[in-house]
Amino acid sequence: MATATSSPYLASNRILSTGSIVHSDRGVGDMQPGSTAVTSVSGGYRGDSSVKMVQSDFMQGAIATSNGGHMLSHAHQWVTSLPHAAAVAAAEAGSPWSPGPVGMTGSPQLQDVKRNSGREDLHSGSALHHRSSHLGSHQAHTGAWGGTSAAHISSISEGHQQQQSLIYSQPGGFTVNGMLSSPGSRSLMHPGMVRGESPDLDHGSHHHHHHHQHPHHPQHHVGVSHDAQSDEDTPTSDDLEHFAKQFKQRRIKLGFTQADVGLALGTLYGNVFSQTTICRFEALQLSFKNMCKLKPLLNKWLEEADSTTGSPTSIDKIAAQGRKRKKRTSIEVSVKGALESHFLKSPKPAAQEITSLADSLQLEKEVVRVWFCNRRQKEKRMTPPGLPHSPEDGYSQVDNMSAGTPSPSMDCKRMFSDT
DNA sequence: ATGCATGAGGC
DNA sequence: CCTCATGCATA
Repeated sequence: MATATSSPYLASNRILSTGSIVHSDRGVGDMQPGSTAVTSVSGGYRGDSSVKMVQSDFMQGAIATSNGGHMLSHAHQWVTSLPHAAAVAAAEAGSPWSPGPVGMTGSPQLQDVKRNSGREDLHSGSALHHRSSHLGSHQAHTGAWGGTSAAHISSISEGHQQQQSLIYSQPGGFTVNGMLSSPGSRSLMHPGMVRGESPDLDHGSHHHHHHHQHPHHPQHHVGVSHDAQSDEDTPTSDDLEHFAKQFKQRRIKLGFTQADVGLALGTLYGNVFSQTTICRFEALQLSFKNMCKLKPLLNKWLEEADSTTGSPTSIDKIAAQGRKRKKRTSIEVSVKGALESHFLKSPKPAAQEITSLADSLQLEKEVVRVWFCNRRQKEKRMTPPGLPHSPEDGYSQVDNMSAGTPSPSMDCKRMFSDT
């Protein structure tokens, strides 16, 4: 009732795409003033078959194939996530980033991946999965950071995308900047303010050579001298971390926003990405596999970007097609706390458990279910929350494992230059 | 930068 | 129903 429990999400066309919509419909049901969650409806909700949204699925299929269903046991690969949660659930230590293989035979180097040009089929997309399936009784987690499993993810080729990208792909030479934002305003910021590195606080047992970019100023025009492995090998966690950092620096210096990059990627390779994804990449908040997949793309963009000494190209802002999405449900903090508690007890509650919980919290069951899904996903990200990415060079590593450290270390400066 | 959401693909 | 990749809408 309150949270539009059965609200049909009245459909209202959202012709104007980005943000311009002043949602008028929300009188669907009726929400209680003091409800636990407010879910306002802006657009309509899905309910008709008009929109199909075929996104970049060519890689999705491929990857999804290799990691089908997991079990609950493997859930946490990196204990660093939550102080409390780690204690409960995560037992198999394995730091996300430091290739300090405690229990895993760390040699995630090259395998046989490469690009198998001969894709068997287009629909199955199981071209790249032939991992030696170590199907132990349990705990054969597919993609652990720095593990051997996440070895092959490179065969994603570009240029093959379905209909959705038609609007983006423009024949002819597209340069990196498919945007109008003339990067003439570079170096507006301090070059040295980029966050340094010091991710090895995972366990402190041992960390090998961590590249320190301290002795000299890291960012003179490095050109394209990012990291060594072009895009064929499976990068290590360190590689990815380094690359992400490099990428962000360069991107900023070139005067591009995350959204710009996302669009440019679409123009370049047919894979459009949102600001969110770029952001998460830079922040290392994606799964290992996902990071590996995106790296080559971003790498290419980077190369293009800094080689292009300013070539304004026409931008084609295409209006995103209508997409009736349920409006974000805002969950109260207190309720979130309750959810958190339950999550610690049981990360994967049963259907009925969800139901009762939803009932007691006065939330839609679906909302609760999704919350748990997202919660689990977050637990699996690379960057453990609270990881003090010290803005410095990497000497002061505060201990984050101390009961819910807020970790305010995120330095989110001004990234939205144009939006 | 992130919280909630959608959907494809798998069990 | 889950996981996983991704993104709209938001704080």
